Amino acid sequence: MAAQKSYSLEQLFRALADSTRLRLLNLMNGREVCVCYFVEILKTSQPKISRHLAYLRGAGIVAARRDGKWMHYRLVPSPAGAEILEQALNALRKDKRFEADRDRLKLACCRPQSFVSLQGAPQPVHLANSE
Amino acid sequence: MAAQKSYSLEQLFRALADSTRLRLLNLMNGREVCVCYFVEILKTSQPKISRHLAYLRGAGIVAARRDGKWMHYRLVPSPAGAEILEQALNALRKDKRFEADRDRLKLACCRPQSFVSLQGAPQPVHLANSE
DNA sequence: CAATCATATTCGCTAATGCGAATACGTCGA
DNA sequence: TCGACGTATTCGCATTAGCGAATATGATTG
Repeated sequence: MAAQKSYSLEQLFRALADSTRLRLLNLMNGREVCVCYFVEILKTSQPKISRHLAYLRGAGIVAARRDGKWMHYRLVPSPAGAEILEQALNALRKDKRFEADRDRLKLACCRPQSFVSLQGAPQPVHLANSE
Repeated sequence: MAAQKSYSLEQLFRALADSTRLRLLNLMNGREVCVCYFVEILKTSQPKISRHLAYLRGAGIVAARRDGKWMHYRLVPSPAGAEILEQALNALRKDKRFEADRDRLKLACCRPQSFVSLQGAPQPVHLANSE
């Protein structure tokens, strides 16, 4: 698994052709985020989140880091086809349909204590090299 | 059919997530092209070409023009989400896997008489506003 | 080492997608 | 008006994708 041979444009677009994955990428833009935050923000089942993260990982778009029992996901710094991906992330940033997710994430970061599922969870952390 | 409601990014990426459609868009970049040229250049069955063109038309990415028994397809000047689409076309232009198609198209335009299926067919024509 | 927590994977199932083959449609020339 | 031609659509099928439910894995805590 996690094949990703000659990195085709087609593969990249296929990875982007799902709203859940777009929402995940949108939240990962500039941050390293714990899975539990995705579950909370997207209000989606944990297996579903996990499967889509595995998909993005297999496509070489994101990378995972284990931290005890928590898993953190971040965008891979500069995969092949980075230009289109960068543009896509930019488009997400401008899109109102994804703005709400970012707002909710910001809120959850400010007041994690008001989210039952986030007690003791590691907060998202900004990444230095956002490129 | 040809719905295309609020034009989502997801829909755009879905339209780009197929190699045949990418090849078609690559050939239409800057030109208006007759269906018979697609069939010749891509060496693919005519129904398959036609179906993918219908898909792109339904997604609002390309438009068709009838000219007698011939149908010409071109990129829609400025659909929503145009920036990502522009970037995608740019990426196609740089990609070697799609270069061969453009070369074959150029060859077919120079010497249409050497392609049996293109006898009497209207040649692709460059578009003024390539944006 | 057992229980618990966070996350990942597997298992059917359903829906969507892409395809070749056949056929329909629209236009033109004889 | 009848073929012939270019293109579009339909049909049936095989493959794939996405999902919820259940279960497995890996790490922490008592």
